[in-house]
Amino acid sequence: MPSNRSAATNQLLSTLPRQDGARIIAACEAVELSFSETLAEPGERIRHVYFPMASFISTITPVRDHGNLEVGLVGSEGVFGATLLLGVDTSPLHALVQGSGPSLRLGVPAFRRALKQSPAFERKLRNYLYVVMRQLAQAAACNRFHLVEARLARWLLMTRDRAHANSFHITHDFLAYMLGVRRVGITKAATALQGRALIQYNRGSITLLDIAGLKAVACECYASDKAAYTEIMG
Amino acid sequence: MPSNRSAATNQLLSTLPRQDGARIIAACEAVELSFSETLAEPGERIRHVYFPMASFISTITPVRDHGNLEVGLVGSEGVFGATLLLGVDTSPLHALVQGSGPSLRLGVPAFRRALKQSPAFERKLRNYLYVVMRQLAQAAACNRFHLVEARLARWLLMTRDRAHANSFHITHDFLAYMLGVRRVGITKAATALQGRALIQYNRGSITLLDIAGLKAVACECYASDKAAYTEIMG
DNA sequence: CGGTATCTGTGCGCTAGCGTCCCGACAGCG
DNA sequence: CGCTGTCGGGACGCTAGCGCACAGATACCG
Repeated sequence: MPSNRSAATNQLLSTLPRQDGARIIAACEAVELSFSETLAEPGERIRHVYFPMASFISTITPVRDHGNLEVGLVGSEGVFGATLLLGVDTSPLHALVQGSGPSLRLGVPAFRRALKQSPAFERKLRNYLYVVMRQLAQAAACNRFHLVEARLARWLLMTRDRAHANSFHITHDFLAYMLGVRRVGITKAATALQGRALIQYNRGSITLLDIAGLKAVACECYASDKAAYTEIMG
Repeated sequence: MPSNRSAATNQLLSTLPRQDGARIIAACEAVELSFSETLAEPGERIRHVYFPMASFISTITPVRDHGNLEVGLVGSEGVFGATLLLGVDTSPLHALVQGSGPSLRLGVPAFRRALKQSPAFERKLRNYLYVVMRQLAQAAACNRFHLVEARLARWLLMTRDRAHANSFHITHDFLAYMLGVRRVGITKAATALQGRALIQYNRGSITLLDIAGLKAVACECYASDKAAYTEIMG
C-alpha cells in the first residue's frame, strides 16, 4: 500500500534556499538503511549525520535494570546527529533504524563544512534542535501520565507520518520495547484498537484503518509534537 | 544550616576565561528571585536569561488534563534561557523559582551581544544545552520506570546540590506537583525515608540527614545526570 | 486566646500495569 | 511434509499508584 507522496526527499534539506540545498545534497552520500541497524551508540562518537528520506530512525535512551525507552522518532522531516551543533561529538542516544529505506548522510567533517557554508542550514538545524527539546519534554510527561493504549495510538500515527504509508512492519514485542511496557500490554491495547476497527494487524504487519479515530484515541502528545514542529519549522 | 561554599557565583560564568567572564558579569543585572515567581511561560517570549547563584529554578512542562511535571532543575551550575541559542525566542517550558536567592540576568539583546563577543561563552552554553538534552531524555525514562521513593530521593539530592544546603523549605503538596504524583504518594515515600533516618521533615521544612543513604535509594538518574554534566562541562 | 488555614497522616476500594507461564497459530525452512 | 521459531493471545496473582474523604496537628493571625 505505497502512498509515496514525495518521499524521496528530506524536508530539512529540500526547504533550504535553492543553492545551499543543492550544494549540501551534492555533498551527501546516499545510503540504504536497513531495519534494526544501529547508527549510533550513546557515549560514542557520531560518525555520520543522517537525513532520512523514506527511512526512519528511533532514538532510544538506555536505562540500567529496565528495558530501554524510545524518546524520539526521526523521519524525512528531521535529522539524526544535529547535536553536533552543540559542540559535543558523542551521541546522547542510541539510534536504531526503524524503517528501512534510503537516506542521505554526511560525514562529520563534511557536515561541519556545510554548516559554515550555509547559515540557513545551521539556522534550520538549530530550530530543529529546539523542536526536539520540546518533544523530549513532552515525552517525559507522556511517559508519566498517559496510558498504554493512547501511547500506542500516538506511536502508530507518528510512524505512519514517517513511513509515508498506512501499513508497516512491526511486532508487538518490538512495540513493547519502544514504549517500555510488557509485550502483553501491547497485545491488550492493540486488540482493543483492532476491536474498534482502528487498526488491523497480523504477524508483524500492521495497517492503520481509521486515522481520525486513532487521533481521537492518541494522547495529546501527538498533536503537540506536530504543532511544535510546524510552529517552529514552518 | 547554611553551608554556603562559594554560593555567590554561577559556575557557567565563573569558569569562563577571565576577561570574558568579567565583562559578561558586568553586563548582568543582579536580581533577587523569590519563591514561586514565574520567570517564563511556555510559548511566550523569553525576556531574560538567568544565571542563578544561590537561587534555583524548576523547568516544568504543562500537560492538558493532568498535573504538570518538572523536567529540569537549574541552579548555580546552569542557566535558564539558553534555548535562545537555537534561534527561537519563546520558552519551551514554564520556569518557576524553587529556591529564593540572588541571580544574575541578562536581557535578550545583551545576551545576544555577549554571545557575539565571547565565543567561549557561546561554546559553554551550547555544551550546557547538550547536557540538558541528555537530562530530558533521562527524565523521560525516569518517569516511566522509577518508583516514587527513588524519584523523591533523587529530587531531594538534586535540590540539595542547587540549594547548597542540607535543609530547605518544601511541602509534600509541592513535591507531588513536581513529580506528577498524589500528595499522599509523597507522604508515604517521605515517611519511609524518614523511618530509615535518611531525612527529617516537619511542616514544610526538610533536612537531609544521610546523603550516602539517599544516594543509595535514589534512582540511577541522579548519578547519570551529574555524570553527564561533569563529563561535558568539566 | 480562639479561629482558621496549612500541613501531614490514614484508610478504603479501584485500576493499570507487572512478572510469569503456557498455548495455539502461522511461516519458513530443510 | 514436518520441525522449529516467531508471533499473538490468554490467565494467574501481585503491586504501585490513583481518587477520595477525613482526621489530627501545628502555625499563624486577628
